[in-house]
Amino acid sequence: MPEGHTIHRLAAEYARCFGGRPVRASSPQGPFAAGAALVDGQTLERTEAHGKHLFLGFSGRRWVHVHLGLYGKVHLGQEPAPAPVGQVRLRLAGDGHYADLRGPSRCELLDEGGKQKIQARLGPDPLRPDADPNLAWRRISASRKSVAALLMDQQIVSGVGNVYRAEVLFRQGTDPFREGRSLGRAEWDALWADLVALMREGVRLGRIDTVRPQHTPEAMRRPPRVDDHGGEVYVYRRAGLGCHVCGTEVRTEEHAARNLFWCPRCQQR
DNA sequence: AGCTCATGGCGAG
DNA sequence: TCGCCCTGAGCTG
Repeated sequence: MPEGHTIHRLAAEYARCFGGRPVRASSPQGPFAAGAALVDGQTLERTEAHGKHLFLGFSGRRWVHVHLGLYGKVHLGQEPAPAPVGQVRLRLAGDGHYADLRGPSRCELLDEGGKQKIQARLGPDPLRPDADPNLAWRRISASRKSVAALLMDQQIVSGVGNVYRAEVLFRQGTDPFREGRSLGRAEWDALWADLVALMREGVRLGRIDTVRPQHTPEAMRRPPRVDDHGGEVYVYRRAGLGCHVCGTEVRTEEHAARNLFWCPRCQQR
C-alpha cells in the first residue's frame, strides 16, 4: 500500500496514538534493537512525512527514519499487544496503543542532519503544504525522459508511486511516453493540481480511489476489478480490460523497470 | 507446498 | 539496466 498517502496517514496515526508522551520502544527481532533501545522511554514529540519517508521525532533530537519499501507494513492496535508474529522491526507501545512495523526497507536512527540530508534529495511532495511545484517543473521541462518516468522519480516529485502515476496521467489524458520537455506549463500545473487532489483524497479515505463520479460502476457496467489494493481505478493493473471511459483495451508495458498502464485512446495528448 | 507478483529503491557495472 | 533486498497475497497443483 505504500505510496505517499499511506505515509502521511501513518505520520498522523503515530502522532495521534503516541504523540506527546513517553513511549516504550522495542525491536523484538531484527537489526534495529540498538536504535529502539535509544528511543525507548523517550517522548514522541512530532512526526513528519515527506514523500514515502516517515520520520518519528523523539526527545533528544533523535529521528527514527522509516521507509516501507514495497513490502513494509504497520499494524496499529489496542494494547495488550499480541506476541510478535514474524519479524517485527520496531514496536512502539504506550497509552493503550501499540504499533508494529514489519518488512520496511529502512528503519534507522538519524540526527537532524541525517534527516535533512534525506529530505534534500526529495522533490516536492503534493501532500506537503510547503511543496513548490516549480522545482519539479524546472526539472521536468528540461528533461528528455518520459513524463511517466519523471513522475516516479522521487528526486523530482516525491510520494507518487505506480498507481498515482498511472491514474493521474489517465485523468489528464496525457500520453505517458511524452518527453518531459514537451509538456506545457499549463499541462504540468494540471497534473500537479490533480495529484494534490487525488493524494489528499487518498489520505482521507486510506486508499487510492481515482474514478470520477460520472464514471460510476453501474453506469459503465465495467468488468470486475482484478486487483485488490482497495480503491477504484481507471487503468492501474487493468491491462486487457476495457477502458472505463472509451472501452479500448488498457495496455501495459514495462517502462523504466516498472509496469506502466495506460489507455492508448484516452491518453494521446 | 510452491510459485509469482506487488503500491519501492539501492548499489554495482 | 540488472540483481537484490524484504513480506504477503493469490494463484496453481
